[in-house]
Amino acid sequence: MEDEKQQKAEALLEDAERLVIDSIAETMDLYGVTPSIGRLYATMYFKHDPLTLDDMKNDLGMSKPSMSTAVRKLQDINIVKKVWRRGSRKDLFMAEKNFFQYFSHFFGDKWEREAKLNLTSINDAIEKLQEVLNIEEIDVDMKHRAEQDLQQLKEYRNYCHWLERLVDSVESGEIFEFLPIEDTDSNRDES
Amino acid sequence: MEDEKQQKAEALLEDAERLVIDSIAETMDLYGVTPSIGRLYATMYFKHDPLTLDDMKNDLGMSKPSMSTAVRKLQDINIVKKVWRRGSRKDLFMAEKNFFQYFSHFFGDKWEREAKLNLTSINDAIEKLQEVLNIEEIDVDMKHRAEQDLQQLKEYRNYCHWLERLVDSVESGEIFEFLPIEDTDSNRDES
DNA sequence: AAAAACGTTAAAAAATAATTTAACATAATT
DNA sequence: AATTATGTTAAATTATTTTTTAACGTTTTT
Repeated sequence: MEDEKQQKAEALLEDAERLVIDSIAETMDLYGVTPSIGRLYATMYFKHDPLTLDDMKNDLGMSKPSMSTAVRKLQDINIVKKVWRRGSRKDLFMAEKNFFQYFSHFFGDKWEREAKLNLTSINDAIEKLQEVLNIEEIDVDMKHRAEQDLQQLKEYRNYCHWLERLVDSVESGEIFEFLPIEDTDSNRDES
Repeated sequence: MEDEKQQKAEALLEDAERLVIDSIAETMDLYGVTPSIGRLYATMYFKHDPLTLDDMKNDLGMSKPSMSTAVRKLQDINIVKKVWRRGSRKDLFMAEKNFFQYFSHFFGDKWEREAKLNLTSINDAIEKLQEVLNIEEIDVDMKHRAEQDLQQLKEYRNYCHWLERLVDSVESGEIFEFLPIEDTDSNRDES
């Protein structure tokens, strides 16, 4: 009797975890991670103790080098941290479970890279176009093209600057004043 | 003499365009498109008249089926539109040059998919976990694990709801009240 | 009505990326 | 000091994705 309930509970719990693991793994591709790496993160998400490479190997049924590179990738995008526990000589890893932190790091890095890289080339290009327009007696079609390019690039530059300000507000947490984090569960005893 | 200036101007203009084309192509991978498709968009960005598939084929030196599928992908993520011009029986395409629109569509779709998919599984899982916790005389370790999972999932749900609100504010344009689009060029005659 | 133009789909080829096995380097244990 | 454990790198393999060539169905022109 007792045992029967235990088994039912365990089945339910594992169902619940598997459900979420599958959907995390499915959506993680949006974060530039391969399905396997996504699944590794999703699996780690439900571990309440740190994992070794061998644990991961067993959980996912993959080779240790794969786990080694996968976990490094996850560290790179700041959603897994190496932790230390006395007594274990193996490396231990723990999933970052705060998705807001994850979000900030991930898009912060992405957008910053995009803005920086493009601003450099945009500014160089704008300079060149202004040089073109300073040349006297230039062909009317070319002048027109240069003017159109210039106008477009200035708009693009505005976008890049906007992206930079977005990154700032995400990294400083300012954005959470505009869009506060609400606790959906808090009205649970009002029903 | 005249001609010399013309050639210099043309070289400068093409340098300017190439510079930006390369950096757009390089950063487009962040938007989930292949390098070739990124380069196609970047090339179209500097065209002030619509392009046919054959134009693209010539510009990029690729096959027509590649252009056909590439341009469809770009239409899918809303950064290229099919346009109509009387007289041409070929299909004509034009790049969307407003990056803000691009940004909104792209991340709107991404985040919405993520939130929707995960919320479904999170809610199902939460239900199952509550069922587990309702079982009497459950093993203490399992109870603990269920409680931890439940707590985590509720936080995750808050994140998904936050994402949904972010999508709303991006799609409604509300976010631009919080982070206004500034014209960097407007202070050009103050120097 | 036949031929040509156009875009797309299907199959094949080429190029990339992911994964594994094997080899290696370093640190810990015996 | 020798052996074992641990994680990483390198080479080889496998799988996936991208790209092309070939074939197809429509539409337009002749």
